[in-house]
Amino acid sequence: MPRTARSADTRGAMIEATARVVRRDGAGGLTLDAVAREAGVSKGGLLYHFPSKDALIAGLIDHYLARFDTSLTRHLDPEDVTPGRWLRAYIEASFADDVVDVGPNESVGLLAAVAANPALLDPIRARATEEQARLEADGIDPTRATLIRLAIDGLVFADLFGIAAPDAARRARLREAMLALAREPER
Amino acid sequence: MPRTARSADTRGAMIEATARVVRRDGAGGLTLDAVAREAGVSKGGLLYHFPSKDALIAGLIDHYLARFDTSLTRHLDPEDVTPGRWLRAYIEASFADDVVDVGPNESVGLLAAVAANPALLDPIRARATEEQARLEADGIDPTRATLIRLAIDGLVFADLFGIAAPDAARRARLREAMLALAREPER
DNA sequence: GTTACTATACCGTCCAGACGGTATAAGTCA
DNA sequence: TGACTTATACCGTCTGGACGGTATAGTAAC
Repeated sequence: MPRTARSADTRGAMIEATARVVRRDGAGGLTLDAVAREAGVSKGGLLYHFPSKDALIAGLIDHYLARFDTSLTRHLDPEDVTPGRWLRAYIEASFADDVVDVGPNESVGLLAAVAANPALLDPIRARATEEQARLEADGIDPTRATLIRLAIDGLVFADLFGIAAPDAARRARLREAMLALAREPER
Repeated sequence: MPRTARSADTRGAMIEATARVVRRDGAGGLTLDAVAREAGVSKGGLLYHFPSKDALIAGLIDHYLARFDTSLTRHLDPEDVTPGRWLRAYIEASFADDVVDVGPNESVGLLAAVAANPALLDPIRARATEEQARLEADGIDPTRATLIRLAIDGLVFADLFGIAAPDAARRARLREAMLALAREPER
């Protein structure tokens, strides 16, 4: 019965609805009513699962952070022990169709957080600092590694705001160029 | 007299106050009252110059877009006719202390726009598309040029949100690396 | 007298969160 | 097996406050 209580993943649906709302209406358009409507639940029901708007955004961020994490692990080649292996996994994970692309990713959470409560960015900050440290210990020139990471961030940024976002063809070539830079020996 | 009417640049002060508010309180903290307080004017005075919140944000975006434009022109070496000259100017302009740095730049306008009204992003979108076109006609590999642009965007992004923002030393090395990539011959 | 404001008051709307209620499922005891 | 209780998963409404925008009366320089 569709209307019965059994909903193992109502929370997930609410988070996805949140991401859709932010993408469609902008960060300012993120209201509890809008999310409830989008998710097809009542406001009360939404607040049952997420006791506050902040909690909802935090859940959104957690969700996509965890998602990227699994993607990263999946792309980390355990056989590969050459310098830059971690950076290459990072690139591959970012270009996997569920991260750097039209699909939602943690950047919508970032957006929502900035509009609602900048303190919600902390988990993202912590994660990025970790990633940066790993990047710098990856055996290749840290400056070049950082440059690649920043380019990926820039791509996410471009997608998110629709600001000169590269098309699929250039995107593919960007990926190649990044991987090449992540393989090239020290100069 | 400080309190007298003659303020050729009250508008400018209001725009700067707006940027400060966004940086301090996040995009959601941008209210007309907050800007008026920050600028040391009354709400009426603020609305005298900017008839609506949207107008204020549009003004903010215009301001920093124009600023970047002059910076770009200043860094364009008229003697230089080698491939990548425009890209190098772009890099230099971005790293000039008034753009990619702790100081406010057009990205705060971007932030404010996303929270208030995504349509306000249009001028930025148009500008970015122009820049991208010029980049691709700059004589060097378009993919590499795009990669550099994205890395710069990523740096702005990192600064804006305080997400693994590189320190001054790495920033300097990043600039060097970008310039090197913008000089290097086609492979 | 026009420009550039200050100061204050006000209106309508939107929104977060609280609250009270409801329906179903799962024990728990007899 | 049925009667009672509790937990879960919601629904729908209400309220208080914030915010955008309007209005108005006054001030001060040029």
